Amino acid sequence: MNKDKLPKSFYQRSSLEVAKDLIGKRFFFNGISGIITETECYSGSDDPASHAFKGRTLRSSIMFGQAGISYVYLIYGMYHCLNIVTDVEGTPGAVLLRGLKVDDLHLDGPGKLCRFLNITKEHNGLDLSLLDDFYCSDGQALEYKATPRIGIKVGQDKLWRFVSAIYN
DNA sequence: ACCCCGATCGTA
DNA sequence: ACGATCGGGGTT
Repeated sequence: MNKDKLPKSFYQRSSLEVAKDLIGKRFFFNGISGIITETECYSGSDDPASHAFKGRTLRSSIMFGQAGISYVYLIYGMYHCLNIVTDVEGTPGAVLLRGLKVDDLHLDGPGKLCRFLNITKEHNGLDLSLLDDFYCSDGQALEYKATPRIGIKVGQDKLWRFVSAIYN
C-alpha cells in the first residue's frame, strides 16, 4: 500500500490540467514503475481528435464516466494505448500515457509502453485510485514543453501534448 | 454482417 | 518519408 497514491480527486479535473500534472509522476503497474515523461490530453465536443467528440458510443462512453478509470483500446490492429479518464462524471476527458522512463529504459510511444508492461484491453475500466498494482504516485515536478498531438489529422491547432524537457 | 481506417512502429 | 498490419468500432 502506498500512501502517495494519487487520489481520485487528482483525476477529477480537466484533462488539460491532469495531462500537465502527470509529467514527472511515477506510474506503477504489475510490480514495475517508471517516471511519466510524455502525455496527451483528449476532451469532448470541443476536440475533434477525441474518441468522445461525437458523443457517447460503446467505446467512448468510458470517457464520460468516473475519473481515475483506465481506458485501454487497440490501435492499428496491433498496439494498445493506455489512458486515464479525467473530469467529473458526464464530462468526457482522458489523458494518454505516451512516455515512461523505467530505469535506463525510455519507453517513447504509447504502443511501446503498453507492449513492455503487457497492458491490454483486459486492463480497461480499472480504477487507478483504488488498485495496489495499477496507479500513479507523486514524483518530481519536471519541466515540460507543449506541442501538437501525434498521429492525428484533426485538432492539430491545440498544443495538448506534453513532453518532459530532460527525458526527451 | 461488413467495411474502413487509425491517439503506431520500425525501417529506409 | 512510408508501408505493414488487422482488430474492432460504427454503421448498415
